[in-house]
Amino acid sequence: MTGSATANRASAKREALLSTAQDLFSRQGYRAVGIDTLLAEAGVAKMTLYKQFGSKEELIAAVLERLAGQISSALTARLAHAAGGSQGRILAVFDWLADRVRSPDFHGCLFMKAASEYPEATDRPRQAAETFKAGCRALLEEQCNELGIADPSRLAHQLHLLLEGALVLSFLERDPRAATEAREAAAVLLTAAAHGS
Amino acid sequence: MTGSATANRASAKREALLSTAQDLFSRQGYRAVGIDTLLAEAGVAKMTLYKQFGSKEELIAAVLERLAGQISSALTARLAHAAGGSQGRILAVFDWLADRVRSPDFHGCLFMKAASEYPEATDRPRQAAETFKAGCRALLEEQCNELGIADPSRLAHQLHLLLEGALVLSFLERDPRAATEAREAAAVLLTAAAHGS
DNA sequence: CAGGAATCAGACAGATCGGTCTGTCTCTGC
DNA sequence: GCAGAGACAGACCGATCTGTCTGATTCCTG
Repeated sequence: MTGSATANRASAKREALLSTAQDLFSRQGYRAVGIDTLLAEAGVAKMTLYKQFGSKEELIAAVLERLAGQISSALTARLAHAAGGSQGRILAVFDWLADRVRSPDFHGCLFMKAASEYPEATDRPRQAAETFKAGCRALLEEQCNELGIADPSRLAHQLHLLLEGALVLSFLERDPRAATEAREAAAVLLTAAAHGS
Repeated sequence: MTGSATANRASAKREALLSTAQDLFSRQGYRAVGIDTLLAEAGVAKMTLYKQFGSKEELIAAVLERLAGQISSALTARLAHAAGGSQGRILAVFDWLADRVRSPDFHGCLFMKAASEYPEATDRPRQAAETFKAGCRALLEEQCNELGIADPSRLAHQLHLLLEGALVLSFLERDPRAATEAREAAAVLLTAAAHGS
């Protein structure tokens, strides 16, 4: 299938490491979780981690890149089935957001936390976070461009503000309603932009 | 003046600790900065810190409470001089935000970072963050209530989303324009709410 | 079954963590 | 000028951190 059996064994351990890391980092933070804790939870030897990733920061970056891929897939799948044209697809993004913050294993945006805990421009986790958020912005702009409005880029930026605000506030207040309020606000901005300004 | 001279000496050290801590935590994160680094930078002995605050987490909470007071003062001063009634006062909040994220020592919202790094409900830094954000929400709702619109609470929540989104994105993208975009979006939401919906 | 790659558990290193404690020095208030 | 309070530097504690290394074991392949 995807290579030899020994390679599968390797990637199974790799996967265990990534998903355990994602869970622990998500609930406790990056610096708060030590390597040993993570290894015990994943049932993986230390050398395996360092063979696969090289360092803790690289592991974090790998977690973020994997998560970015998952989110991207989930999002494009949603957009494919969304009704209502570009406008409907934009609202579908906020529907996805509402689901995400309601998930029991949502404990804030891992990308933002990574940028907070590894704030240097040269830190790999921060770079992964910037790349992902730029992708989000691009996706929103793509949809806004098809709206045929005056300033699609500005609208995309404003929608992005709502999206990030909802992520942050639903985490801090432990209340997923922030996401549905973001959707409502997005709808207001959409119609306002459509009617010209 | 404000007490005996010995008490002033004590509070001078306390202030040095608080402002140095705010600076270091802001730039590097809470867990990334060790006590020893902080003490060396502030020029304060270790025992002074532990006499004044008791623990690192309490110091963090004290930094946040002090910052909350500073922001609250700055904000109410702005609101007092804002023209344009409640609507003008709300936009003045976003003007303040635009100034804040342009400040050279803005490196993301310290409250959000605190909630990220100390996520347990019993952690004092997280509690301080929740208290502050609830105060922000209350301030916005106060202004929205005077607007005489149908659902002032909902508008306040949506404005809060924009505010937090701008804080987060201006940090992550190192681009303060997010705040001015938030102001524009806030204006759109305000007029939409005023015209009924 | 034999050969080899990968993982295992865990010791180990060196640094740093938060926090406690001691003893000296300086400054204040009477 | 003396008693006391507070800050000082720095030793010290046990725990924990990331990362390295070893030697035994497990599992796949041929």
